[in-house]
Amino acid sequence: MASPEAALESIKRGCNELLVEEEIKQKLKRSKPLRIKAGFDPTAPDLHLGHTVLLNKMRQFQDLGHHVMFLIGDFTGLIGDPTGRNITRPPLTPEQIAANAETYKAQVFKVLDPEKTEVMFNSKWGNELGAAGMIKLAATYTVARMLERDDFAKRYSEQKPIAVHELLYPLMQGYDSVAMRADVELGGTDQKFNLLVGRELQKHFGQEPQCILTMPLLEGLDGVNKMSKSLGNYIGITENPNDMFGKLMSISDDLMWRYFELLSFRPMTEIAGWKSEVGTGRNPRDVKVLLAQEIVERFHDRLAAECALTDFEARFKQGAMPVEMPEIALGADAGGLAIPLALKQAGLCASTSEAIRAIEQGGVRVDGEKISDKTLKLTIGITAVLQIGKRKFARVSVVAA
RNA sequence: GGAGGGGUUCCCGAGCGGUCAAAGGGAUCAGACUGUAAAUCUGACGGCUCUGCCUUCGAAGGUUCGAAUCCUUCCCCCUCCA
Repeated sequence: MASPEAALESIKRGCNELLVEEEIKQKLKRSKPLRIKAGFDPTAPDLHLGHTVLLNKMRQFQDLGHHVMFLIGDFTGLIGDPTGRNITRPPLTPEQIAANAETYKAQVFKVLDPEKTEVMFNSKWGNELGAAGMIKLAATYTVARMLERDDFAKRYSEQKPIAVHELLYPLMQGYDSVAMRADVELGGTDQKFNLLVGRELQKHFGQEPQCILTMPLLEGLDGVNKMSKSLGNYIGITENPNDMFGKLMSISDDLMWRYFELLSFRPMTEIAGWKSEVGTGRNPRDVKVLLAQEIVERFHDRLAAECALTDFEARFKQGAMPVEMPEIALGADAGGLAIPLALKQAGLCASTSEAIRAIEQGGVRVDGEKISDKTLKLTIGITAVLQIGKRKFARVSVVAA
């Protein structure tokens, strides 16, 4: 096990806040594995790199020899985290929760070590608690303290409704920490209040309070907004190697350092070294390649990472066509199929107007040959590779309608 | 209950009777260049059977040769006072 000082240093990497630092030092000094808690919603997981920031931190604890508990909040899921202001969430069936848990495992163990991860469900102790237990639990906290929470305070002052059960959410999450005897709880910055409630409850139940560690939200590909599926600026961890690689290469040189800090497992000293090299003239592209390869390798494998690089260089340095592309058959009548329509039907653009514009701007190629005639037609029986720009390809064959 | 302000194309936001498919910015796409799908620059940016036609400016009606712009009703947001 690493020295407490070294461990603390690596734990703090990328983190937003670590409370209370003095306490975690004490915990680390005992050289006994700490119980690390992180909770997740039981909603259908489709994880992207933003989610992995927290997973990476959990992995780091595992590598330091600590005990990581992956908590699936199937009980708290009944309440619905009020952090998102959707008050009513559709309750999930036990089957759905079980299915989601499996999906979670499949994705999460690309980062976490399955051997060192304990998967838990908070319905276990949640159901045992019962109404009487819940009342006792509720008695440990006051309304005033609950209303300290930012979004509760806001909603209260704005006269927006807060259902009573929502006040129970932080309590239940805190009670999880008690049931799990957590030493440290990890969460996003938006979880801070809930994490702190865990401390209070543990004290109340005579336990040593957990330390809390919050991780920032990862910026998406645009470098401004947080990575999220709805904003479309994300990299899903199940994406194919080429897309993943390409998307990582598309981030700005500035953003790259942020990604290194939060997503890479390489030591910060090494990354700092590269940063200074880039400052004195090293091509940032080459460093970005290292990042992209590391990530692709993590979610696929070494070979995929190599292929992605080769493919990327072939396409963007030499303008070659990708090896794989969608194959589509399109119907046409005797007169053939007009190119703009073919581009649209092949899914390369949203409308024929868009296709015509692309042709006028010299962005369309057929079998690698740039075309400028928008009235060109593909005759029946032909098979050709259509291309818009450098990134959108399709192999289409034209058949009689 | 009272007094105001506003809803414009993916987003923000100008327009306030014709020259408006609607300024500007963002996002996006294409081109050039390059170190990559970075950065920068240029162009495009409602749809279509594309030198023309069709549909958009909260909704529905109306005035007018002509409306995003004027009128009526309705829906929805926001601010201030009580």
